[in-house]
Amino acid sequence: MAVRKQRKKAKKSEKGGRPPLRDRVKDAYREAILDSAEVIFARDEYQAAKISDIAAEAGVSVGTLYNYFEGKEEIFEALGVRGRAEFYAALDPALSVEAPLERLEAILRVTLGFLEAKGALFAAYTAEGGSQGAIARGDEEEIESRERYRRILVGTLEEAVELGELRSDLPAATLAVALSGLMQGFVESWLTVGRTTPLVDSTPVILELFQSGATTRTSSGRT
Amino acid sequence: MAVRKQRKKAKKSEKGGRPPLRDRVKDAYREAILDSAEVIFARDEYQAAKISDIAAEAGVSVGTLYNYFEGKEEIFEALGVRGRAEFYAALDPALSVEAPLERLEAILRVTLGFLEAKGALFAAYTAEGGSQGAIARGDEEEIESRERYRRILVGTLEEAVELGELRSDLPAATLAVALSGLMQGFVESWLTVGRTTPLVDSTPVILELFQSGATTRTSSGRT
Amino acid sequence: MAVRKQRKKAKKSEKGGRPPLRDRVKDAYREAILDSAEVIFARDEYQAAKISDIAAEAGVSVGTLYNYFEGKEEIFEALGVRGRAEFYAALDPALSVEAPLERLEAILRVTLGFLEAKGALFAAYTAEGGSQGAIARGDEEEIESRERYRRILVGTLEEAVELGELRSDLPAATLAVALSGLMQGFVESWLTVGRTTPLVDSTPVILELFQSGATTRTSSGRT
Amino acid sequence: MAVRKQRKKAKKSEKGGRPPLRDRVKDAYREAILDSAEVIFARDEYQAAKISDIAAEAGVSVGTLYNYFEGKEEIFEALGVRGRAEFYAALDPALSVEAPLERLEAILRVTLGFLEAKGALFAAYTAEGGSQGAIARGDEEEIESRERYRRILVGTLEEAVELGELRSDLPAATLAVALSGLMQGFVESWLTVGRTTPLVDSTPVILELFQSGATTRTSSGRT
DNA sequence: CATGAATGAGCCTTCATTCAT
DNA sequence: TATGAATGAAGGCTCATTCAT
Repeated sequence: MAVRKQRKKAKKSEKGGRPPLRDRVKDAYREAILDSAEVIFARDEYQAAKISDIAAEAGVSVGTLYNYFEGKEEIFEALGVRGRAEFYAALDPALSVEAPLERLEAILRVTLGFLEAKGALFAAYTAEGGSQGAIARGDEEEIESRERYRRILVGTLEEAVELGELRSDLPAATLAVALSGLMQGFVESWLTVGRTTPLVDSTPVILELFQSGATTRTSSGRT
Repeated sequence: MAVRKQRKKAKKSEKGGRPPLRDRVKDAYREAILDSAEVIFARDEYQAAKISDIAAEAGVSVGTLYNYFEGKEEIFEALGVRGRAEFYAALDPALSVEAPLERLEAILRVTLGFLEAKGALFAAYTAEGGSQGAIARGDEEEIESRERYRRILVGTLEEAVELGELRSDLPAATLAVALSGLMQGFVESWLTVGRTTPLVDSTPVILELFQSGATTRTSSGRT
Repeated sequence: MAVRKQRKKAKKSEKGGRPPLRDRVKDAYREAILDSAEVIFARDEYQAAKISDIAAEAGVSVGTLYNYFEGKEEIFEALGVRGRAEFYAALDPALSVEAPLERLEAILRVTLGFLEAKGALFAAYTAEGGSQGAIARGDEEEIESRERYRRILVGTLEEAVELGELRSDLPAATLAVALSGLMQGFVESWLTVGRTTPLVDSTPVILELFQSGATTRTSSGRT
Repeated sequence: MAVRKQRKKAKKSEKGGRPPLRDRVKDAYREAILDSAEVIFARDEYQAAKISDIAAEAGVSVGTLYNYFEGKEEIFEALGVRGRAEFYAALDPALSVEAPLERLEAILRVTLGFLEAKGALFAAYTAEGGSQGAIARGDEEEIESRERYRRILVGTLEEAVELGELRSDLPAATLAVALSGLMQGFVESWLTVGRTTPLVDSTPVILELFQSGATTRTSSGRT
């Protein structure tokens, strides 16, 4: 987002100001097509998704679509690239939070917020590790991205463990699996019930369950 | 010829006993086809899966396949029906366990064991609530099945809550979401790392994390 | 041809007699499709030729066509393979003729006869060396075939030169170019005038002009 | 602005003199586009040749191309028109040669020289009578042109026959077919071997073979 | 019934042509 | 008038389904 705005500003500040127009139109087309692709791929699996549907959804002809992308595959990949870029851009501020547990919360908020905004497609795409569907055609970058996200979680959890804030009898990697699963559970539930309440609101519950578990506590729950 | 006569005799000799040979042969075909379909659908998405591949995998002709099923859709649905039947049959004993938490453990074991046996396809199919892929074409029954499973979890958790074994400040439904998510997390992790260790072995860790959470305990771990 | 008949006979003479039927049906389809392809490719250039037209001409569906050939390219190649096989089979007897000049005549008759039977397509394909169109996509084999034909001509001419029947002041290869060109000229003329008289009837004139040239002879025309 | 005014002035200043600048600019565009079309059509068959490639080769946009030609077909036709015009312009001096056989030689030289200069495209186009490819889409004018060329040959040969320089036992038309074929043979050979030696150098051999044939001569070869 | 070839609707992709800037 | 992006008709190919043997 920030980057984008900067670019636009930069262009406007230029003298002639001519190139931006065409470029912005081109960008607008690309974005519109990707937006439509997002809708269609969220609705139909890769194979079932029709190029003509994407074009129709974008309000352009198929020919135009092919002026911007090589083909179906490339559209799909571009979708992933854009999504990941957006996600990590959004995630960036959260990673600067000092305290591990607070950082964790920030990460969760961003992740759930992103999924909420992106809806079904990136639910599957970024947070979910679906063994099927979209991820099946996971390009290198997609796999890398998952691994990157996992490492972020693991790293943060390790810090918390070292601070004595999380148990050390289980590997941080295992804790990450658990946290990731909890998120998935709530995302899925949210999708199932029809996306009523904001997904981000699940953050405290997820963290509470992640930290304290489901068992009754005699004395204090947590800080 | 001889074989033929024997077969006929066999049928005649059994009055009301076992199902007629012909039926059993038919069933054998159906099962073989479904087995193959399972392999193929686990490998390719619905649209990408080819009827001819399923037939080839089963060692029958496509014509034969169409003698047993109406079409692709029906095969897919039958696969779901069979899978769910198997799952609930396997789950049945676990449901008889008296103590809620022990029952929960039994349910987890069966669920994870089933997923392990079924591999990728039903990982997606039964445990995962994927908003995408296979489940997207979820027929009524599939949705019902998920709801049924959810209710089993919720019911069991409610019993535990009533017994004071689980916290009562969160709805049992929420706890179910969490538990379900934890399972998903570990299933996914297991798929990602290449199905090395038995998935069922994750049961204790899942339960431990579900019950006690990730926070360090000063005194006793759990009761 | 001979080979083909033998095969059929062989099959019929077998006991069960089953395989031949299906095989012959398959062969019949293949041949029919190739026949149609010949018609279409003779009418339209490679790119302009439509698969659906070939299928329609053959009276089959496009799907069927694809059961017999991988695609357009393969059909085109198969057409060449078949044509060359037929041509060289037909040419074979001519090559056994002892006297070089008589052999030359035999070769011309076969060549022209073949072109006459095959019509336009193989006019372009086998005798003509068109720098364009069909030959442009000349596969290895096609080029080989042309070279083979050229060598046959050159070899025969060399023998005649050695026997003192043809002039030795020009390379046999040059004579072959001339003879080949003469044939082309008459083939083309024949095509232009609408294929009225049998093309084979040009053989004597071609040979006469090839041997004696266009200049008036005072005494005897030729030996 | 300045430029614009100058242009206008220029136009006004020339009354009936040279063609207006605008026209010459237009012509330059047309010629450039045709030059490019020649390159592209020589490389790809009609159907395979892409308008965008022609435009790119010419260094203009497709839109511009369409300002000068109605479409693909028209470009192709214009190419033929221009080629024929050039050819007959080049041929004109040769037709003035008095002695028929010398005129024949001049015609051959011009024809082969033209083909050499034009390369593959007009090899197919003008000299070849290909039943295929380019010529298949032969417009009226193309056919006319071929007929015209044929009549020139026939006429010249008839004169030579009447002078007793060529045999009279064969129709001049037949001799023309032979001569035309000989040329084709050598053109093709030239193309096949990779256009090494100048094609025009074949003129004497062609004529020698045309006139004297391939048979050994006891006494004198020719005058 | 089993077989497997025939069918043809449907989809991705290309490219000649148009048209707004 | 030059530009080049938008358009959409058309064609190669796939594959679920049917059906004659």
